Amino acid sequence: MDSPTSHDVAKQAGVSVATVSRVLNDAPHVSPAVRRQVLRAIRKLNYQPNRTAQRLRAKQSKVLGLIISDIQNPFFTAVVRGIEDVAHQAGYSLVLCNSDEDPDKEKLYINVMRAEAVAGVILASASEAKPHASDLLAQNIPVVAIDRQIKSRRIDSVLAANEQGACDAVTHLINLGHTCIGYVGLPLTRTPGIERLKGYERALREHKLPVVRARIRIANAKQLGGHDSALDLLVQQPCITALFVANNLMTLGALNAIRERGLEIPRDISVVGFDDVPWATLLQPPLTTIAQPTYELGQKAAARLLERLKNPEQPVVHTHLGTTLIVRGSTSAPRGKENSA
Amino acid sequence: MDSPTSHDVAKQAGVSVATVSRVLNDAPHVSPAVRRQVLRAIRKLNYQPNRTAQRLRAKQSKVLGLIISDIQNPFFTAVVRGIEDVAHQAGYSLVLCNSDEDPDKEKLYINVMRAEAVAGVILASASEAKPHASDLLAQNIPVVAIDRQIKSRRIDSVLAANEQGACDAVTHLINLGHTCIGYVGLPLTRTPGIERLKGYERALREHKLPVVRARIRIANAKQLGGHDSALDLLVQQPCITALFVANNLMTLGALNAIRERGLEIPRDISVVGFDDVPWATLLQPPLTTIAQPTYELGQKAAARLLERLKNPEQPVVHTHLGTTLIVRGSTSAPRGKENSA
DNA sequence: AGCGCGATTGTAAACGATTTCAAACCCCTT
DNA sequence: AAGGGGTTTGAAATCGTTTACAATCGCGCT
Repeated sequence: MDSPTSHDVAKQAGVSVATVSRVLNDAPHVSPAVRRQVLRAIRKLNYQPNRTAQRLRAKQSKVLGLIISDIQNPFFTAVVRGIEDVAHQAGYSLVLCNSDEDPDKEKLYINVMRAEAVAGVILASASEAKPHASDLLAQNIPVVAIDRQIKSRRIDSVLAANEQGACDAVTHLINLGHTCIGYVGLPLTRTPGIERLKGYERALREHKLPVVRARIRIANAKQLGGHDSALDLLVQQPCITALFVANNLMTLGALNAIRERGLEIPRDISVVGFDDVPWATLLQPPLTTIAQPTYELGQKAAARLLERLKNPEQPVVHTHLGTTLIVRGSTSAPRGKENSA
Repeated sequence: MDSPTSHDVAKQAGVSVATVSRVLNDAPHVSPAVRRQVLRAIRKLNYQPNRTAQRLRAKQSKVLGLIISDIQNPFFTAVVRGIEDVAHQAGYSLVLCNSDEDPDKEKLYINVMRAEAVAGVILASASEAKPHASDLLAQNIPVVAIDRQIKSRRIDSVLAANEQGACDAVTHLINLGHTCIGYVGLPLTRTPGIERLKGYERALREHKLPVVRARIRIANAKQLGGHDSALDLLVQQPCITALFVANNLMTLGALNAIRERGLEIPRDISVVGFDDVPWATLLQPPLTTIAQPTYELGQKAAARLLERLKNPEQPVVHTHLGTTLIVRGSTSAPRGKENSA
């Protein structure tokens, strides 16, 4: 039992397919009587226009592509939800891909987008440097970068204020009296890694504290990377009284590492994470973090893409959304300085 | 700059479009010389076959639809990842929709799937009762139910062993010596809600304990629902020494409620959750839960759908994946019975 | 040499919608 | 009554593939 086509509807209503199409698209020049007739036939057959055919003919689809690194990361989860809500509002569907930060996989998926002839793509690129995305631009498929910048003059972006957020986190620690602050960070191949490190360094410099390379660890953005880096820092740099961890999954690992070392938070060590999570309040002590407006990030990115689809020639827009320092229980003055803050 | 078409390739290679198509589809009867020629042209033009046209012609697409309630639920997050990995392995893309447990939204999205002419749909239905999914079956679009059964003789399903899991959880509590066990559960409109309650009741009956309706609360599957239900139970039913919470988000809320009441886990009250989460070990005490094989659930569902696409006539298959009781620190013998277990 | 038969290639018709163009029609004016 | 303007309708082309069918080619066999 195949789907009915516009021909079936036309036959049923005793008109031509052209008329059916006109009714469907609210085109003028259809008499009320015929319109009613056609609508009746549509309802009777439970007819749905075939989007594939529409797409082929119209050369534009109501589908957006979405390439992120991993849907299992709660950050992207919220972003995706924001995108989806805006997209569906506007009648667009979403094709989802996980690149796992692998540039080859990303390239593959970009080609999928091309083949699917999506209207536009929202991309959290695995790498700033190699913009496979330009393949898309070359076919007039607009791209919006999310979470990570892409080196291209023609790509809108929607990012969190990473540097400022990181700076806020570290400033908070400095204000509490910490002077030896460790940093567990992301690879420097993508915007968040680059800018959060900058923020860490800026906060130190603004308070005349030295930036000590040995107190900085870079690892992949997973729980294990956070764990190993934190453990290593705690062992190698015993002066450290506070830790800034640049990513939510890494924070999980870092907290485990701290527990393994038998240290107590915040008495022995203060911890600030980046990106809030629903369970931050359940930890003992609850976690101090820099919250990103994740859902809004997604909304804004989708809105930006839809804007650009409507008006392709407008100038490129870069949006930065502010972060919020949420002080909970995992930060306090370092031991012996309880009154200095 | 439009995408090159098979005509462009044909012209470039000095052959007909039919030959290009044959090369593309590894069809027989193409001389090696011509094949090389065509491949060269394809590479030169960076040609990608237009899937829209392929789809229209072939009347089958390499796209799967996925309708879940909410991607922000960590359970679905893992499920989606499992689906996506299997789907992309087989060359399929994924169209994602969030129904928010709203049957109307679900119906809308099912129509989107129909219009998109997806090859098949994986559906976590908002309701067992109203199978909008039959609209899809009527058009020969196969459906696989995930997490929740659908009342239809023709729909494969992939579910967790909800009843057994719940029974294991409650049995664990009973074995520790608890006799007054509260249940914070999901609505009875969907499989997990129905079966987990069954499991709770079965465990009690198997141990000759009464099933007391007043110790059971049903609420929506969000954090707030869990919080309010748990709080209510703690106040109304002071005999309760253990709580079984049927969903991960509700568990979050329940833990908060317990903290608000100033109770200590597990001394004053034991807690078992359903569905493991990465941060379960970070809680103080770490959370005892029933772990579902979420990622495998997704994998199996996708595999099932691909199987059915390959062979539409095979009999319907219902897959149940086992759960695992993970005992951590949030459960112990009730006060005053420390040695009875 | 002529015939026949694969193997190879091309031509043209689908797929289901939109859209251009022209035909048909209505009603009004002169 | 004929012509003209505007509205309504339909026929046919189009989008980029796949595929049934026809045409061509080359080669071996008699």
